Parts: sequence; structure tokens; C-alpha cells
Amino acid sequence: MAAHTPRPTAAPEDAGRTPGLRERKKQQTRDALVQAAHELFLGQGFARTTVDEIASAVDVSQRTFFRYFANKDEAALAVMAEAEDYFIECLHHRPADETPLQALRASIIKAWRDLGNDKASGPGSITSALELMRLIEDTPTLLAAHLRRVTEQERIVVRVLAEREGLDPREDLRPTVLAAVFGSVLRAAHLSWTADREPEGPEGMIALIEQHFDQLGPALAGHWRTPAT
Amino acid sequence: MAAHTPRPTAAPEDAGRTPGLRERKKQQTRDALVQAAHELFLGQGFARTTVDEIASAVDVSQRTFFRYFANKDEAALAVMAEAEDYFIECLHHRPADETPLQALRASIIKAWRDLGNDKASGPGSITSALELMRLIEDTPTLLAAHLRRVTEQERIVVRVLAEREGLDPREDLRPTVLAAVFGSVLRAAHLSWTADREPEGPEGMIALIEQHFDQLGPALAGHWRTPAT
DNA sequence: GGAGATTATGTCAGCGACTGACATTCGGCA
DNA sequence: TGCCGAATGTCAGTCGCTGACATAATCTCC
Repeated sequence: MAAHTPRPTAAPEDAGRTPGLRERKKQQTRDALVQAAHELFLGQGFARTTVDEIASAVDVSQRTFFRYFANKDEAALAVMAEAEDYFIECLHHRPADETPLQALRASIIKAWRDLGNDKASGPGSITSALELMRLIEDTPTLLAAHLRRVTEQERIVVRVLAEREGLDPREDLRPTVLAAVFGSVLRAAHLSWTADREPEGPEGMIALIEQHFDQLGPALAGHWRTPAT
Repeated sequence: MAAHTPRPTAAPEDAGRTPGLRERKKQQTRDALVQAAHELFLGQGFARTTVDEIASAVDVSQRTFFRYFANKDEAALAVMAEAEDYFIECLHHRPADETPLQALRASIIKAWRDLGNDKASGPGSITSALELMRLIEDTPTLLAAHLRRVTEQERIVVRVLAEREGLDPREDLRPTVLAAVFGSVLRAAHLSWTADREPEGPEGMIALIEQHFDQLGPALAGHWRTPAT
């Protein structure tokens, strides 16, 4: 979310312009809906919160809610979605001399670090991100929707990697395989974070991510008779 | 009717016995529901099939449907679930001298091969499995539910691997990481299968799985400047 | 072989997510 | 100012899903 305020919409110079009252109001009610949904979900659970509640908390009709979000899930996952977009953006900017795996690792760490610095508190903060991930993890329908989103992100990662290394993902399986592996290891780290003892700030999460990635080699290697590092 | 055939109901050796009329009928209507759901979903799509349709195709009430399945998704994914259970069973029986990764690869291949031989046609056959996977892949809500199921299976895999190698998954990250990697590579192979050109039988799928696993090393290794094998 | 306990099923009423259609209001712009 | 299009509200309806209660089928045990 760090570099996100200027949302380029159409023309190149139009980029920084004030997007007009209508557009601003739209963004405003959307934010308000996400915010309200967030609070209600965390306060009383996902299932026990009705869309009507969210809508009337922002003073719009239920129908309007569904014009902003395809379903209740989407409102809950909106925050995560922004973070994921930022990760993709980071990946685009990695130097070409990094290996694909290095680029992925560096991007995800940069993303967490920036997001952590950017918003130390308030909605979208790291602490509320943790709460949100906990909510997702033990709300089956939310978890399902989230996993689907993640796999869609993976497709984008495949494209970016293939482009970066100049090869065709339909010919060469490496981008697909690496994106899949990356995503799953990341998710394992996420799980540890939510399940674990002391949920430290972003640095704690970063440490967890690195730990998990460092086990990639050992996990794939032969037997496990010797203890891991 | 058969008032007194020897029908011990609680004894341990009862395991293989005919499970009683009630139990048999239950299994029967459950199978019929899965079957009907399967046909309707493939015929007219998941969203355009109502639960009422499925129920009345088997001549039971809608309420009964929901006593067998928690939701519409579950009926669609029931076939997959059986296959996944069989995979876990295979994993349990792998010899101890295989490395964890080898055991996983061997189990999934055995599972596909056995299921392929077992049911050459009809419901639950390989061809209808392919159709089902296509349906899942382009039905967002089904895909989401399926992914959630897969991650639950992964947890079991973690347990089995940890037990097999005699270590504690909370201390040692390798089981978790390997299970995650395995699951994601498998899913990549599944995607190729559904998206791909010639959907050959189970052997085609097995070949695809092996291709993907063989790219694990190359994908994680340094740069990709040299073409993959 | 029948009385009584279990258990599957049906029926009914109701909530909540989601959608299409149409009316209304509000911002953008000549 | 006045028109156009976009955002919103209203309404009615479908469908997934659930709790409560009644009924009918199986099971158990005497």
C-alpha cells in the first residue's frame, strides 16, 4: 500500500489529477464499507455479521454493497488483495541479476517491511492484518475464497517470471513450478504466524518466512534422519 | 425380516460383516445423490443446478440432501475426496527406506494407477474425473472449496511424514514445507492436465506429474538462462 | 413376534446471500 | 441551466441452508 495513492487510471498525464468528486466519493464509500466490515467481522465473527449490518453501518443500501463487492467474502479479503498487488509490484522491480527464487524472496520481504513501516497502526496495520489472517484461517468459507485468490496471484507470478527470464511458460514448466512452490511455502509461513506463540510485528513475520524458505532444500533432500538446522 | 441371522453389531470382528439394512440404504441414497449431482453439474453447470433438482432426481427431500452433505460443494467434491483418502492410505504403506519425497511421489502415482485400473469407466472413472476437474477449475466457488480441502489433506500429510520420520512438526519445519511443496506441484500438474491438449488416460496424468516433479530442482536452482530438460 | 427405543426422512417456516428490473438522484459537462 | 450518464435506492424474487417438529422406517431386546 506504500506507493498506492496515485492510482493511474487512463491517460498518462491524467495520473496525478484529482479524480473528480464522483470518483472520490466512490472510493470513500468503498473504504468505509471495507472498514465497517472489518470491524464487524473481527468483533462478532464473519458468519454472525449480515451484509445488511455492514451496509447500514455505512448508511447505504444492501444493494449498493453488492455493487462494490461480488460477495461478503470479497469485502473481508479486500485488504489482503491490496497487499498482494503491492507484492507483485515489488516483483516487477527486482534487478535482473537475481535468480527467480531470490527475486521472489526479496519481493515478499520488501512488501512486508514496507507495509509494516507504512501503517504502524489503524486499519490495514500489521496487527490488524494478523487478526484478519486469524479470522480467515478459522472461517472455512473465507479460507476457501482466500486460497482461490492466492492461486490467481500465482498465475500472475508465473507470467512475470516467464517474462523476466524470457521463456514461454507453456514450454518450460519452471515458472509454474516455482510459483506454486513459492506460494505454498509462503502459506505455510502464514499459518505458523497465525498459529504461533508470540505474534511479533512484521519483523517476526519476515523471520518466519526466511526460516521456512531455508527449509526448502533440507525438506527436498534425502532422508531426514539428521536434525534440521 | 431375517430375524436372526447371526448379526453381532458391536463385536470387533463385525468389521467386514454386512452393515445392516439401514446402513446399506444410507450408503445407497448417498451414492445416488453423488451420482445425480455429478450428472446434473456436468450437464448444465454447477450454478444452474439447484439442490432441489438433485434431491428430486433421487426422490428425496431437499432437507435430506443437506443431511448427507453440508453444502452443494461437498456433493460435487465427494468423488475427489475418496481418491484423496486412498492416496493417504498409500502413503501409509510406503517402505521406510524411501526418502519422504520419494514416498510422496510413489504414493500419488500408485493412487492414480490403481484408480485408473479399478474403474475404467462409469462414475468415478478417470474420464469422468477429468470432466469433474475441469468443472472444478472453472467454477470459482468449487475451486475455492476444493483448495480448502486440499490444504486439509496437507495437514494430514504433515502428520504422516513427521510420524514416519520420527520428528515433531512443531520443532522441525521440514514436514510442513515438504507437504506444502508437494501439494502445490501436484496442483500445477492437475492444472496442466485440465488445460492441456490431449487428456490421455491415467498414464498421461502420471507422466505429467513426473514431469512437474522433475522440474522442482531446476526451478529452484539459480538462473534459468539455460533451457530446462 | 411385538413393544419400545433409535434413527432416517419429510414438512414447514424462516433467515440471509445474492440478483434483475426499474425508479430516482446526483455529479459532470456543454 | 439543462441534459446525460453513473451511482444509488427500492422491490420482489430465487436459492442455499437451518431449526423444530412430526412421521415412518429400522433396530433391540424380551
